[in-house]
Amino acid sequence: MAITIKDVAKQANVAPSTVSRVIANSPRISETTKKRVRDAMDDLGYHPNFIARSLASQSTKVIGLVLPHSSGVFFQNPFFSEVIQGLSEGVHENHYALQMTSGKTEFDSYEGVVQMVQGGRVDGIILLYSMVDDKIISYLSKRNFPFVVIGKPFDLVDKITHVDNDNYMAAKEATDYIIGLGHNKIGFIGGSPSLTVTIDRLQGYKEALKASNIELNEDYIIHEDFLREGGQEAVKELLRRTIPPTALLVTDDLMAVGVVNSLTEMEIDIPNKVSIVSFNNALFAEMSRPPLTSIDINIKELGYQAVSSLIQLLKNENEPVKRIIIPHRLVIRQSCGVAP
Amino acid sequence: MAITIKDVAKQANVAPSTVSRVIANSPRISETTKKRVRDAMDDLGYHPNFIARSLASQSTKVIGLVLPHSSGVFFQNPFFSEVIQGLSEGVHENHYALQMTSGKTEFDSYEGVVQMVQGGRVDGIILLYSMVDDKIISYLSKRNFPFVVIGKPFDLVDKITHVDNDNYMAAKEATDYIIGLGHNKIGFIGGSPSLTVTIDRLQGYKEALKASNIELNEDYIIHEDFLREGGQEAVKELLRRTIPPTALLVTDDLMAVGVVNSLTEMEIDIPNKVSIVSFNNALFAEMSRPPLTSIDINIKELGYQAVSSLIQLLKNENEPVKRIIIPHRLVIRQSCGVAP
DNA sequence: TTGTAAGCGTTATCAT
DNA sequence: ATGATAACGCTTACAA
Repeated sequence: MAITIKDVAKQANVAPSTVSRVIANSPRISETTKKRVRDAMDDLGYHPNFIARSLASQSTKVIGLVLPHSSGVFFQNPFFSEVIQGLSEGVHENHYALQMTSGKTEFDSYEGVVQMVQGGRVDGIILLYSMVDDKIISYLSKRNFPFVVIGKPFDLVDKITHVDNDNYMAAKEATDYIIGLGHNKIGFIGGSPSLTVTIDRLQGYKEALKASNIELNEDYIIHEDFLREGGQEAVKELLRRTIPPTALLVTDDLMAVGVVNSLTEMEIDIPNKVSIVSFNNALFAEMSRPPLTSIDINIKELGYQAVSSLIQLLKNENEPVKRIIIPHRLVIRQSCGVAP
Repeated sequence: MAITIKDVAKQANVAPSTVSRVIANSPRISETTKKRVRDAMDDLGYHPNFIARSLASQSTKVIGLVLPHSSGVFFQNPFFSEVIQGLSEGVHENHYALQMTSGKTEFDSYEGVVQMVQGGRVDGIILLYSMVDDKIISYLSKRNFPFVVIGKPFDLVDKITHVDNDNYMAAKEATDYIIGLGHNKIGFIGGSPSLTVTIDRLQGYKEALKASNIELNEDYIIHEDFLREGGQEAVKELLRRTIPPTALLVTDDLMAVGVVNSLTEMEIDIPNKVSIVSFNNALFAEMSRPPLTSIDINIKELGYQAVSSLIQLLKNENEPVKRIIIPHRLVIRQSCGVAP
């Protein structure tokens, strides 16, 4: 059995509670005893038991992470690594630990969250996605359990702290950029329509068209998985239209890579025949031939800020609900040209 | 306060210990009381408190993950997502949770591990890397704490359960393949020489040369970070040699992408002027222009098997030390040609 | 400033 | 087959 607080107490000739106070660096302990206790701790190689501490203090210093339930897809997207990087950094700075839960089905994920929450495993939760009608969000809200979502919650937007980009504006700007090049037959290739990020970007796209008096063509809108295969499927579909689009707004780099693959295979020139703007500005965008014009959404920062705001929430009982918007920027490369 | 075992006990008219036994599905409880207790649990919406359970049973059902301390670099490599995917799957199947620890410096990581271990946060640990002279490995070995490493430990190979590829053979096969195309000026671009994976692959490379009576040229061997930038640096260096190599063995796809970038920039034709074989077979390899011949090492399986063997270790006090080798395979694409 | 003792919610060892 | 009760290692009133 490991060294406990009692062993230290005995060695330092004090009560266990005194040792506990020294650990917490309570000001009500004299410097001399503090020193004696600390020496004893070093001497014995004492390390506090987190589990016992958690049980007594009802706080674990662990943050739970909820991945989308189709995590297979999610893992393949560079988005994953990047958020984790930001999360990991934030968590480390604040001396918290990170615990993951995945799950194949929605129910699976839900169960995982319930275990984390009711099992007392975590102090707070970060959702790495946000979709309409989400059971997990309802559950957490109902229980009043501290959580923040990365992205925009579909319901209760003003009741849930979240970290997001202004996806509406980002998509509008991207579309405007394409329109500025003279295009008016612009396709939209997005992820699942139940993800709020898709909804917002679609809206921005529509708004841009409207503002430029370009008629919306529902046939130009396609939804697929955030995967390369999704992009491939989508282009094939779009090229079947009587008048195919001359430009594409693709809401994810990995999809865009699929789009580029398909077009290249069919020997359709990018950007001379088809222009592409994509989102996320992953390394893929830069590596693609031609390199993709893409909207950088600062994914790492999304993660970092999510941790920061969750920890604020944890510290401050009645921290106000916050909505944090991470800035985006259009990175122009070589996938867009003037309309043919 | 949440529903506890006592509340359930009261509601079902039994002792708390009985409820505990029902949770553990002890055979020594009659079916009738089991049913009564379970009904009470459902009724009250009871969920066991993991923390309390952990404290009492001295087992957390959590596995700790140790990332290399230069995690910034690590996160950018698709290797990360892929192992995590395998780990996550394994962990989920076995009803364990995954907890991450990063750390900027080696000392940082070490501290994180000590906290996990002595803090009783985790039942076992998986190391996502392996390098020479590793403090963490020494620490875990000394304490006899259950852990497995992904990759090959440098010391105590036959005392530490690990999941690895046969990197020696893989590199040898890759080099043989290049030699078979008539090359005899073959460069080696590897990661940090303190990583065992680099050491093994270098050895395989050397062995292949030797077997074909090709003289080893130390000037053809470069070590850089597992990053695109690393690859870029390395090629530039190699092209400064009086007789530059006509083929390159690059031990990571992301580096290889950097290599391709640099060569393309200098208008050096791949594969006609320089051939490339890389490792890991990430999506990058396929996406690269030209697509890269790469060795698939089945990263996801590395993760999955690591979890499985760790859990075996946890279940069985004296489970024998294991060495699990995940098969690799050469995926031939278009980055290699006959020697000029 | 420090000690005593009662929890925190389980599991596990004795009894019965 | 079930119930009391003592751990598990810590925090935190309440006393002194």
